[in-house]
Amino acid sequence: MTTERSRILIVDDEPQIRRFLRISLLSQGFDVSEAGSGREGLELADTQRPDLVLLDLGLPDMDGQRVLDELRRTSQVPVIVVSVREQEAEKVRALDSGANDYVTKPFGIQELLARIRGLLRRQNVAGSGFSTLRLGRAGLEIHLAARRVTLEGNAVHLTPKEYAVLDQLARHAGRVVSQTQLLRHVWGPTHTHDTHYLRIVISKLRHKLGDDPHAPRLLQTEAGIGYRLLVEPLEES
Amino acid sequence: MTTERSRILIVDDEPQIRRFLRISLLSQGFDVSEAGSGREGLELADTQRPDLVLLDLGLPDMDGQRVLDELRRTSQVPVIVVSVREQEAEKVRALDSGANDYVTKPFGIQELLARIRGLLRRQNVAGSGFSTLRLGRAGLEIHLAARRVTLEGNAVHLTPKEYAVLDQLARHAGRVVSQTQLLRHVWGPTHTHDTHYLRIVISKLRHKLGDDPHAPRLLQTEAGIGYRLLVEPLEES
DNA sequence: CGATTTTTTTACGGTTTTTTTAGGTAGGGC
DNA sequence: GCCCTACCTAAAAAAACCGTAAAAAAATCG
Repeated sequence: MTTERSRILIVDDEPQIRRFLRISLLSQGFDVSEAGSGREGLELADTQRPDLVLLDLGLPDMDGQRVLDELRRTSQVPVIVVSVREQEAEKVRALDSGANDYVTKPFGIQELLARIRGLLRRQNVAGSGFSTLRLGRAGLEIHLAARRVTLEGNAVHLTPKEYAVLDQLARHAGRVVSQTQLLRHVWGPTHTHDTHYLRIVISKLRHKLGDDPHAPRLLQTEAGIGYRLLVEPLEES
Repeated sequence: MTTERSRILIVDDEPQIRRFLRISLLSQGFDVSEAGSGREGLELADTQRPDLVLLDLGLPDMDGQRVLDELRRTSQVPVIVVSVREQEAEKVRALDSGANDYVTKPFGIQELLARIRGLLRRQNVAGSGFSTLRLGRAGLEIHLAARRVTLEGNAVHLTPKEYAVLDQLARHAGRVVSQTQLLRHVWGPTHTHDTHYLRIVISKLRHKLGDDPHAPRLLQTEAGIGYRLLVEPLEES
């Protein structure tokens, strides 16, 4: 899986805002380009092909709306309009002109970052799917939406029962999930006492995921209680 | 492609809000479904397959966030969260859980409608409009809009059922599509248990697309679950 | 209507998954 | 140590599931 950094183009005439955005974006691991005018913005959008554009509407040389229109003539790059103008008509106009989102200043940077992540994620939906749980150690990835598990990049084939157990553990990553809960969720309410089913599936999972019950990196037994999916740096993407 | 009306599912427990949204949406030519609880919302999302969901976070039976999580397990329908909660953390959480947008009440209806239009527009563009899905290996191309499939440049003739199955798989490329989902989408809700229909169509598809069930490059079986259209080379360890 | 295509039914061999069966380890309490 | 409980895993047996062919029925089309 290529881990290229996404490039984000900021088009805004106020240096302070650009600086604030630049610092925030860089700290999140994005590459950043900046333009202080509409013309420059269009130029950079064309030459650099950024993965996303943050566009201010109040530009010195040309109206931001026109920049958006020009941009959309040739590009489908996701655009978030960032503007002080909060009249509804402005928003509707921008959104109908192809802006993917419209955020009014002042805005919460966390929210803006989340919106950026969302757009980029959906942009790459080319198969990997989202809602991926990465367990830093042992290169395990659980792609919940795709129902896919990879270990060091290689697909791991799991049977329905195996996946269902892992899925349930993953959705409570880091916490103990009781045997009863797992059994009820996977085998149904009539089998909440058939703990040996669970043992066998856990054993198979460990084998397929390269885990060892005596030195668990992934699946930890809590004797008499249940199991826990170990997670050190928990990450959602 | 039939220019069907888009169906929008409203999940909100307040009848007045539902009424307001319903009237606004109907006046714009959308079809509308309504659910007053999370459970009902998930049910309708599953059976009706709406084109977009408006989801309130404050539901009586289950947290809206959980509804979103559940929904995203099986569907990538666009979701706009509509909530009174305006804390940034709430927004970030919902957006990172796969919500496409987050609008706080009270909202301008024109803005909401513009955001809906935008999402639906991009959905059509991303999914079918500019249309062509290329499966690198094996020179398969699926022109969704044109309802055409080519293999190594040569047109492949598919029957309506065959195409409908492939189309559904292509729209979820890389993800497992459950047998139930395929059957409901292609044969209708009364045949969700006739899995042998599916097996036969899959078999024919494989034959026409030159795929081998024992070493799949395109159509992968997930026994007991469904099928997946592979988008990247398959490696199993 | 008659020819052709498509869908559904029927049948069966082969594979995968789940369950059963069984043998073994580890640790606490006495 | 011995008994007990809880856990791990291998392997056989049983059940569920899958792929394909071919024939019958239904739908489509000129």
